[in-house]
Amino acid sequence: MDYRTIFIDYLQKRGLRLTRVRSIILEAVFTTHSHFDADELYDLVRHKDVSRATIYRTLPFLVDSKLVKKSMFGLNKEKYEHIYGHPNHFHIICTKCGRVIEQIDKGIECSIIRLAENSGFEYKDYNLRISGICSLCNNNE
Amino acid sequence: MDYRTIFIDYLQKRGLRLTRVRSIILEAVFTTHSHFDADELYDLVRHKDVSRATIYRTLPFLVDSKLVKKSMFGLNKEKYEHIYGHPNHFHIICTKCGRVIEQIDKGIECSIIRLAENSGFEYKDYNLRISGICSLCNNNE
DNA sequence: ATGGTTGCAAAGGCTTTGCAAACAT
DNA sequence: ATGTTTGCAAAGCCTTTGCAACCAT
Repeated sequence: MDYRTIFIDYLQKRGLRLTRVRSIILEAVFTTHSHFDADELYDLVRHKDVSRATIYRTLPFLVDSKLVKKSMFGLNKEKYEHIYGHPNHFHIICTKCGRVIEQIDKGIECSIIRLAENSGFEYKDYNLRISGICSLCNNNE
Repeated sequence: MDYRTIFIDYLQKRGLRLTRVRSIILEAVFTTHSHFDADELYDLVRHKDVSRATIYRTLPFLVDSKLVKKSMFGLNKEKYEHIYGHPNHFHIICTKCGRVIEQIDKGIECSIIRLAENSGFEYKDYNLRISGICSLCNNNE
Protein backbone atom coordinates (compact mmCIF):
# COMPACT_ATOMS: atom_id res chain seq x y z
CA MET A 1 0.00 0.00 0.00
CA ASP A 2 1.11 3.47 -0.89
CA TYR A 3 2.04 5.99 1.78
CA ARG A 4 -0.39 8.46 0.25
CA THR A 5 -3.26 6.05 0.69
CA ILE A 6 -2.30 5.47 4.27
CA PHE A 7 -2.19 9.15 5.01
CA ILE A 8 -5.50 9.86 3.33
CA ASP A 9 -7.13 7.03 5.24
CA TYR A 10 -5.68 8.31 8.44
CA LEU A 11 -6.97 11.79 7.81
CA GLN A 12 -10.40 10.77 6.64
CA LYS A 13 -11.03 8.58 9.65
CA ARG A 14 -10.59 11.70 11.74
CA GLY A 15 -12.54 14.12 9.60
CA LEU A 16 -9.36 15.78 8.43
CA ARG A 17 -8.52 16.73 4.87
CA LEU A 18 -5.65 16.10 2.53
CA THR A 19 -4.85 19.64 1.50
CA ARG A 20 -2.34 20.99 -0.94
CA VAL A 21 -0.01 21.89 1.90
CA ARG A 22 -0.25 18.52 3.60
CA SER A 23 0.49 16.81 0.32
CA ILE A 24 3.58 18.89 -0.16
CA ILE A 25 4.83 18.03 3.28
CA LEU A 26 4.07 14.35 2.83
CA GLU A 27 5.98 14.20 -0.43
CA ALA A 28 8.91 16.08 1.01
CA VAL A 29 9.13 13.65 3.89
CA PHE A 30 9.21 10.65 1.58
CA THR A 31 11.63 12.29 -0.82
CA THR A 32 14.18 12.93 1.88
CA HIS A 33 16.38 9.94 2.44
CA SER A 34 17.89 11.05 5.64
CA HIS A 35 16.78 12.08 9.06
CA PHE A 36 15.41 15.53 9.41
CA ASP A 37 14.18 17.99 11.95
CA ALA A 38 11.29 20.39 11.64
CA ASP A 39 13.46 23.16 10.32
CA GLU A 40 15.13 21.06 7.68
CA LEU A 41 11.73 19.94 6.49
CA TYR A 42 10.65 23.55 6.41
CA ASP A 43 13.59 24.40 4.19
CA LEU A 44 12.45 21.76 1.73
CA VAL A 45 8.98 23.23 1.33
CA ARG A 46 9.15 26.91 2.20
CA HIS A 47 9.46 27.90 -1.45
CA LYS A 48 6.01 26.39 -1.91
CA ASP A 49 4.48 28.72 0.64
CA VAL A 50 4.33 26.31 3.50
CA SER A 51 4.79 27.81 6.90
CA ARG A 52 6.70 26.52 9.85
CA ALA A 53 3.52 26.41 11.87
CA THR A 54 1.98 23.93 9.49
CA ILE A 55 5.08 21.77 9.58
CA TYR A 56 4.70 21.56 13.31
CA ARG A 57 1.00 20.89 13.00
CA THR A 58 1.41 18.16 10.39
CA LEU A 59 4.29 16.22 11.88
CA PRO A 60 2.18 14.73 14.68
CA PHE A 61 -0.29 13.35 12.13
CA LEU A 62 2.54 11.68 10.25
CA VAL A 63 3.90 10.18 13.41
CA ASP A 64 0.50 9.10 14.61
CA SER A 65 -0.22 7.37 11.31
CA LYS A 66 3.05 5.44 11.70
CA LEU A 67 4.48 6.83 8.49
CA VAL A 68 7.12 8.76 10.36
CA LYS A 69 8.93 8.12 13.58
CA LYS A 70 10.63 10.38 16.04
CA SER A 71 14.18 9.17 15.87
CA MET A 72 15.65 10.13 19.12
CA PHE A 73 19.19 11.08 18.77
CA GLY A 74 18.03 13.28 21.57
CA LEU A 75 20.86 15.71 21.11
CA ASN A 76 18.77 18.84 21.09
CA LYS A 77 16.08 19.10 18.46
CA GLU A 78 13.58 16.43 17.65
CA LYS A 79 14.67 14.33 14.72
CA TYR A 80 12.33 12.43 12.44
CA GLU A 81 12.57 9.85 9.69
CA HIS A 82 10.00 8.21 7.49
CA ILE A 83 9.69 4.57 8.39
CA TYR A 84 6.90 3.28 6.17
CA GLY A 85 8.38 0.52 4.05
CA HIS A 86 11.55 0.39 6.10
CA PRO A 87 12.16 -2.40 8.58
CA ASN A 88 12.78 -1.29 12.13
CA HIS A 89 16.42 -0.40 12.44
CA PHE A 90 18.75 1.35 14.78
CA HIS A 91 21.47 3.95 14.59
CA ILE A 92 25.15 3.94 15.25
CA ILE A 93 26.42 7.45 15.76
CA CYS A 94 29.97 8.70 15.67
CA THR A 95 30.41 11.01 18.62
CA LYS A 96 33.21 12.84 16.84
CA CYS A 97 31.95 13.59 13.36
CA GLY A 98 28.26 12.97 13.89
CA ARG A 99 27.99 10.47 11.08
CA VAL A 100 24.99 8.19 11.49
CA ILE A 101 24.75 4.73 10.01
CA GLU A 102 21.74 2.47 10.14
CA GLN A 103 21.76 -1.18 10.98
CA ILE A 104 19.32 -4.03 11.17
CA ASP A 105 19.76 -7.06 13.36
CA LYS A 106 16.89 -9.44 13.72
CA GLY A 107 18.63 -11.30 16.50
CA ILE A 108 18.87 -8.25 18.71
CA GLU A 109 15.36 -7.28 17.75
CA CYS A 110 13.96 -10.65 18.82
CA SER A 111 15.79 -10.49 22.11
CA ILE A 112 14.37 -7.05 22.72
CA ILE A 113 10.83 -8.14 22.01
CA ARG A 114 11.15 -11.24 24.14
CA LEU A 115 12.56 -9.20 26.97
CA ALA A 116 9.72 -6.71 26.87
CA GLU A 117 7.21 -9.52 27.01
CA ASN A 118 9.01 -11.27 29.84
CA SER A 119 8.77 -8.01 31.74
CA GLY A 120 5.01 -8.04 31.37
CA PHE A 121 4.81 -5.49 28.58
CA GLU A 122 2.91 -5.67 25.37
CA TYR A 123 5.70 -4.78 22.98
CA LYS A 124 5.19 -1.77 20.72
CA ASP A 125 8.46 -0.37 19.54
CA TYR A 126 12.09 0.09 20.36
CA ASN A 127 14.71 2.75 19.89
CA LEU A 128 18.32 1.79 19.94
CA ARG A 129 21.16 4.21 19.54
CA ILE A 130 24.76 3.12 19.75
CA SER A 131 27.51 5.67 20.23
CA GLY A 132 31.07 5.15 19.21
CA ILE A 133 33.86 6.44 17.06
CA CYS A 134 33.83 5.60 13.41
CA SER A 135 36.78 4.18 11.54
CA LEU A 136 37.41 7.42 9.66
CA CYS A 137 37.74 9.42 12.84
CA ASN A 138 39.88 6.76 14.46
CA ASN A 139 42.30 6.76 11.57
CA ASN A 140 42.64 10.52 11.44
CA GLU A 141 44.39 10.70 14.78
CA MET B 1 36.02 4.77 44.30
CA ASP B 2 33.61 7.35 45.62
CA TYR B 3 31.66 9.58 43.28
CA ARG B 4 32.89 12.62 45.17
CA THR B 5 36.48 11.67 44.48
CA ILE B 6 35.72 11.23 40.82
CA PHE B 7 34.07 14.59 40.58
CA ILE B 8 36.85 16.38 42.42
CA ASP B 9 39.44 14.74 40.18
CA TYR B 10 37.44 15.70 37.13
CA LEU B 11 37.23 19.30 38.25
CA GLN B 12 40.83 19.63 39.33
CA LYS B 13 42.16 18.32 36.07
CA ARG B 14 40.40 21.22 34.41
CA GLY B 15 41.28 23.92 36.87
CA LEU B 16 37.75 23.97 38.20
CA ARG B 17 36.73 24.02 41.83
CA LEU B 18 34.47 21.97 44.03
CA THR B 19 32.33 24.68 45.50
CA ARG B 20 29.58 24.55 48.07
CA VAL B 21 26.97 24.76 45.34
CA ARG B 22 28.52 22.04 43.20
CA SER B 23 28.67 19.77 46.21
CA ILE B 24 25.01 20.31 46.91
CA ILE B 25 24.10 19.46 43.35
CA LEU B 26 26.32 16.39 43.32
CA GLU B 27 24.77 15.05 46.50
CA ALA B 28 21.27 15.72 45.27
CA VAL B 29 21.97 13.81 42.08
CA PHE B 30 23.20 10.77 43.98
CA THR B 31 20.43 10.92 46.55
CA THR B 32 17.73 10.80 43.91
CA HIS B 33 16.92 7.28 42.92
CA SER B 34 14.96 8.06 39.85
CA HIS B 35 15.44 9.89 36.62
CA PHE B 36 15.25 13.62 36.74
CA ASP B 37 15.27 16.68 34.55
CA ALA B 38 16.92 20.00 35.25
CA ASP B 39 13.85 21.44 36.89
CA GLU B 40 13.31 18.50 39.20
CA LEU B 41 16.91 18.75 40.28
CA TYR B 42 16.42 22.45 40.86
CA ASP B 43 13.46 21.70 43.13
CA LEU B 44 15.67 19.47 45.24
CA VAL B 45 18.25 22.18 45.90
CA ARG B 46 16.57 25.53 45.52
CA HIS B 47 16.02 25.82 49.27
CA LYS B 48 19.79 25.81 49.59
CA ASP B 49 20.13 28.88 47.42
CA VAL B 50 21.14 27.16 44.24
CA SER B 51 19.98 28.78 41.06
CA ARG B 52 18.66 27.20 37.91
CA ALA B 53 21.54 28.66 35.96
CA THR B 54 24.04 26.76 38.04
CA ILE B 55 22.10 23.54 37.60
CA TYR B 56 22.40 23.98 33.88
CA ARG B 57 26.05 24.87 34.17
CA THR B 58 26.89 21.91 36.39
CA LEU B 59 25.01 19.15 34.61
CA PRO B 60 27.44 19.06 31.68
CA PHE B 61 30.34 18.49 34.05
CA LEU B 62 28.52 15.59 35.65
CA VAL B 63 27.78 14.08 32.28
CA ASP B 64 31.28 14.65 31.02
CA SER B 65 32.76 12.98 34.07
CA LYS B 66 30.57 9.93 33.38
CA LEU B 67 28.82 10.18 36.71
CA VAL B 68 25.54 11.07 35.08
CA LYS B 69 24.04 10.17 31.76
CA LYS B 70 21.47 11.81 29.61
CA SER B 71 18.74 9.24 29.54
CA MET B 72 16.89 9.88 26.42
CA PHE B 73 13.26 9.23 26.88
CA GLY B 74 13.30 12.06 24.41
CA LEU B 75 9.73 13.04 25.06
CA ASN B 76 10.38 16.72 25.54
CA LYS B 77 12.80 17.72 28.25
CA GLU B 78 16.23 16.26 28.73
CA LYS B 79 16.23 13.52 31.33
CA TYR B 80 19.21 12.47 33.39
CA GLU B 81 20.17 9.71 35.76
CA HIS B 82 23.25 9.01 37.78
CA ILE B 83 25.02 5.96 36.43
CA TYR B 84 28.16 5.68 38.48
CA GLY B 85 28.06 2.31 40.18
CA HIS B 86 25.15 1.13 38.07
CA PRO B 87 25.64 -1.31 35.23
CA ASN B 88 24.49 -0.12 31.86
CA HIS B 89 20.80 -0.77 31.57
CA PHE B 90 17.88 0.14 29.43
CA HIS B 91 14.35 1.33 29.89
CA ILE B 92 10.99 -0.13 29.12
CA ILE B 93 8.38 2.57 29.05
CA CYS B 94 4.63 2.23 29.20
CA THR B 95 3.19 4.51 26.56
CA LYS B 96 -0.08 4.77 28.49
CA CYS B 97 0.86 5.50 32.08
CA GLY B 98 4.46 6.55 31.57
CA ARG B 99 5.83 4.01 34.03
CA VAL B 100 9.49 3.25 33.42
CA ILE B 101 11.19 0.05 34.43
CA GLU B 102 14.86 -0.70 34.08
CA GLN B 103 16.34 -3.90 32.77
CA ILE B 104 19.73 -5.41 32.26
CA ASP B 105 20.51 -8.04 29.67
CA LYS B 106 24.11 -8.95 29.09
CA GLY B 107 23.20 -10.97 26.02
CA ILE B 108 21.68 -8.02 24.24
CA GLU B 109 24.49 -5.81 25.41
CA CYS B 110 27.13 -8.14 23.96
CA SER B 111 25.30 -8.31 20.66
CA ILE B 112 25.15 -4.55 20.55
CA ILE B 113 28.84 -4.15 21.22
CA ARG B 114 29.75 -6.80 18.69
CA LEU B 115 27.57 -5.17 16.11
CA ALA B 116 29.12 -1.76 16.62
CA GLU B 117 32.56 -3.24 16.18
CA ASN B 118 31.56 -5.17 13.10
CA SER B 119 30.38 -1.89 11.66
CA GLY B 120 33.82 -0.40 12.14
CA PHE B 121 33.02 1.61 15.23
CA GLU B 122 34.92 1.80 18.45
CA TYR B 123 32.07 1.12 20.85
CA LYS B 124 31.35 3.74 23.49
CA ASP B 125 27.82 3.49 24.77
CA TYR B 126 24.32 2.51 23.90
CA ASN B 127 20.84 3.77 24.64
CA LEU B 128 17.95 1.40 24.37
CA ARG B 129 14.39 2.34 25.00
CA ILE B 130 11.56 -0.10 24.53
CA SER B 131 7.98 1.13 24.33
CA GLY B 132 4.99 -0.96 25.18
CA ILE B 133 1.98 -1.23 27.40
CA CYS B 134 2.48 -2.47 30.90
CA SER B 135 0.43 -5.24 32.49
CA LEU B 136 -1.42 -2.84 34.76
CA CYS B 137 -2.65 -0.74 31.87
CA ASN B 138 -3.55 -3.79 29.84
CA ASN B 139 -5.66 -5.20 32.66
CA ASN B 140 -7.52 -1.99 33.29
CA GLU B 141 -9.29 -2.09 29.97
C1' DA C 1 -22.77 27.28 4.30
C1' DT C 2 -19.95 24.65 7.41
C1' DG C 3 -16.16 23.32 9.52
C1' DG C 4 -11.35 22.17 8.78
C1' DT C 5 -6.78 24.62 7.51
C1' DT C 6 -3.40 28.09 6.99
C1' DG C 7 0.09 31.90 7.82
C1' DC C 8 1.30 35.24 10.81
C1' DA C 9 2.86 36.97 14.86
C1' DA C 10 2.82 36.40 19.60
C1' DA C 11 3.47 33.49 23.42
C1' DG C 12 5.48 29.43 25.73
C1' DG C 13 8.84 26.26 27.66
C1' DC C 14 13.39 24.94 28.36
C1' DT C 15 18.19 26.25 28.16
C1' DT C 16 22.04 29.41 27.63
C1' DT C 17 24.58 33.61 28.49
C1' DG C 18 26.40 38.52 29.84
C1' DC C 19 27.48 40.77 33.77
C1' DA C 20 28.80 42.38 38.25
C1' DA C 21 29.29 40.65 42.82
C1' DA C 22 31.03 36.86 45.59
C1' DC C 23 34.08 33.22 46.29
C1' DA C 24 38.22 29.81 46.42
C1' DT C 25 42.95 29.27 46.47
C1' DA D 1 45.57 38.97 43.96
C1' DT D 2 43.88 36.09 40.51
C1' DG D 3 40.87 33.66 38.18
C1' DT D 4 36.63 30.89 38.97
C1' DT D 5 31.78 30.72 40.22
C1' DT D 6 27.36 32.45 41.21
C1' DG D 7 22.54 34.49 40.80
C1' DC D 8 19.96 37.41 38.23
C1' DA D 9 17.70 38.84 34.39
C1' DA D 10 17.77 38.93 29.61
C1' DA D 11 18.24 36.55 25.49
C1' DG D 12 17.96 32.39 22.60
C1' DC D 13 16.14 28.47 20.41
C1' DC D 14 12.60 25.41 19.25
C1' DT D 15 7.75 24.65 19.43
C1' DT D 16 2.92 25.78 20.21
C1' DT D 17 -1.15 28.61 19.81
C1' DG D 18 -4.84 32.47 19.02
C1' DC D 19 -6.81 34.60 15.39
C1' DA D 20 -8.71 36.12 11.13
C1' DA D 21 -8.61 34.90 6.44
C1' DC D 22 -8.83 30.98 3.42
C1' DC D 23 -10.08 26.63 1.54
C1' DA D 24 -12.50 21.96 0.81
C1' DT D 25 -16.66 19.65 0.61
